[in-house]
Amino acid sequence: MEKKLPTIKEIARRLNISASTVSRALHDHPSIGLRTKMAVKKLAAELNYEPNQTAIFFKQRKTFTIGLVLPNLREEFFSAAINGIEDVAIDHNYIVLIGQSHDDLAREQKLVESMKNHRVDGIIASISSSTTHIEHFEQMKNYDIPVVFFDRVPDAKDIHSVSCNLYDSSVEAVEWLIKKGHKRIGYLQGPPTLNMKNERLDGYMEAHKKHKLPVDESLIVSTDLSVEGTQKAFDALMLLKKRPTAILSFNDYVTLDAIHYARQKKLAINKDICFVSYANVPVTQYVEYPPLASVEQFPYDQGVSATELLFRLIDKKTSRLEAPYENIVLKSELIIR
Amino acid sequence: MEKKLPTIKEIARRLNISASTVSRALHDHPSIGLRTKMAVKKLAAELNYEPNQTAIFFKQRKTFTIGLVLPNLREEFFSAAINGIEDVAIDHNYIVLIGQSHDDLAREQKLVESMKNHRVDGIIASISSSTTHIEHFEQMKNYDIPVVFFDRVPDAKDIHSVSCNLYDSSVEAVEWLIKKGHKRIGYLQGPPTLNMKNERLDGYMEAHKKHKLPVDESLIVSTDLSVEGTQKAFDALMLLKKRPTAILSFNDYVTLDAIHYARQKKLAINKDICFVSYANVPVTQYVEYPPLASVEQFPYDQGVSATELLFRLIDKKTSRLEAPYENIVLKSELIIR
DNA sequence: GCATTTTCCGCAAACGTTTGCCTGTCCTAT
DNA sequence: ATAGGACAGGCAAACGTTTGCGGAAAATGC
Repeated sequence: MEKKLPTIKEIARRLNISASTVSRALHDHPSIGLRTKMAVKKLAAELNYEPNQTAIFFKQRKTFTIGLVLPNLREEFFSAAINGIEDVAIDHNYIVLIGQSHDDLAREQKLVESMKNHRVDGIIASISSSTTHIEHFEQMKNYDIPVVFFDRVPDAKDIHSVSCNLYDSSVEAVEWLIKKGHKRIGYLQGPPTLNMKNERLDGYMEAHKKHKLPVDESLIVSTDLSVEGTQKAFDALMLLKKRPTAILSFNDYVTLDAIHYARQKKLAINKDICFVSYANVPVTQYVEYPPLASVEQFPYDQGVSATELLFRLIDKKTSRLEAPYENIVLKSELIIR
Repeated sequence: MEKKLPTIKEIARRLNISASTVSRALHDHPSIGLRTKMAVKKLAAELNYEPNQTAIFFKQRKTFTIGLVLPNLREEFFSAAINGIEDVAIDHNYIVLIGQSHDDLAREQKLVESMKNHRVDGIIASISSSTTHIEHFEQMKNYDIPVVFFDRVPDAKDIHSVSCNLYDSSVEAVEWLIKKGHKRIGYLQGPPTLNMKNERLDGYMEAHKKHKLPVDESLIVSTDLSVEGTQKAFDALMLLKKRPTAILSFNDYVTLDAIHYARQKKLAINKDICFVSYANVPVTQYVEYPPLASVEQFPYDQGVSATELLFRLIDKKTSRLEAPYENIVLKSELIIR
């Protein structure tokens, strides 16, 4: 052990040339003669030379690292998104620093801080459900670190984002239920912080309006995404004098919890109560009673798109260009089982 | 934008003192007077000074980053392990670089290479199912980068590892099936590369031996973990003249695929055929027919343990001590539903 | 009041690489 | 013959921080 790794200086010393020549030779700089270029490369190969990236990072003020902040990795939605992000990152010779906020604002802040200290070249984030402000992200502007939000996008201007158009598919989902004869459709929504830009609810409303169905406010309940929160919200719906016959629910995980609970309560799924949901995660294939339909949000594509946007911003940054704020909206798609 | 971030030099210039004094003042070095120390800190706070980590990384030859290489993030087993790893890392002010091999050796190699270039201080890895050799990990010794394997541990000496004792729980699992009256128990194992140290099979054998049950080799089949692979393996079992009445299966994901397939084949789960499995992932709670029992492998604890071991190795490294190879084995536990 | 210790701080090198600028040599065209 | 250009490569600074060493001033001991 304790091997001194070979450096450019070492190569220069052995060849009796200067370090700058070695550096240029290794980079195929035109002003280095073929003879020396060959000699340098040969020796470099023999010594197993590899550039010290930390020195380069330091010198170039770049780390070839992007930070990814998201609520958790448990949900297949996010792990699918990571696949997209990672694939694009690898293409650009970047590597991904991942941090989970576990839906905790303080932890999210700490992660962003830590990533800033590590001088990531850019950040991709999906905010936590307890994120009430995004100062910690806005701070990054002072460090020239671009931030791209995806999926869970804060309701703010002057940000870059990639998200799905959930409005259209929400209209479609609710219309689909209405056409199947449902007249009372509950909406089990997420926590308020994630509803700032509430496309799901807007779509829900719109579908009702289109079909001249009155909207009963008591049919709209919230969960904090925890199992208990979902159960409480579900109870609230079931205690209504006029129960809903179908429920539009925040995402598949919430739906699975709700269905699980409903079955404990001896409700007949798809008879007493139907579910339509968001995310269309693969795990629903294994369950006995999956939601009847789910809105596919193409997490992989969102990840790819967000990362490509981020790289555009990073490039703009290095070329000192002002980048306009981009808010990319991808299509979503109602998948009927 | 385009703000020049404040540096130590800048502070020194403004205060008409030397950079070294500023550096020491910020680190509460004893040989700096209280007066100047205060002045430095005050100005540093005003300027919002933050040390340039890349410079420090470079100088200290440390990056406060650990690399994590694993097959995928989709399986909850791994995302749970990450939670443990991340928690310990954060405590040590470290951050985690994640890469998925997607069970592809070439990609795994590329990831390790990339992490080496990023000069991670250590690597935690769970090998891909196509990893037939571990040269790329052994290379890391040349760079003084310690490697800790967890869960999917290669069968090699001179490595550090954290894993679960699956032998005892495998014996227990099969005995449990035997006691329930099963006489023909299939074993649906993983791909050969993951079976090098085959505790599951050894336990399976031992239980048969203990109960004087003959082992029928045709009851032992393999899947490459893909859905199709699992179906083929399952078919092989079902085409036997004397079918098994129970199956011990590589992990819960394989089991879910198998059960799904068995139901398509109109088999009555828990009547025609029972399943016992490994991992005990939470998602099995949502399915109609989960495995009857599953071996909990405590991924979070494995993650914590692996990371703690890694930090011990990193510390040893900085203090130039030889570290003996540690192979930590945690308990597993058969969970009966 | 002199010698000695303590207190406080600066100098400069170092980490490995990149890059603007300069110098020298040789070739070629006038 | 000389100017001009092309080619090859060296010098030195720079990135921001840390740290061993040394030294001046102040405090202490007698």
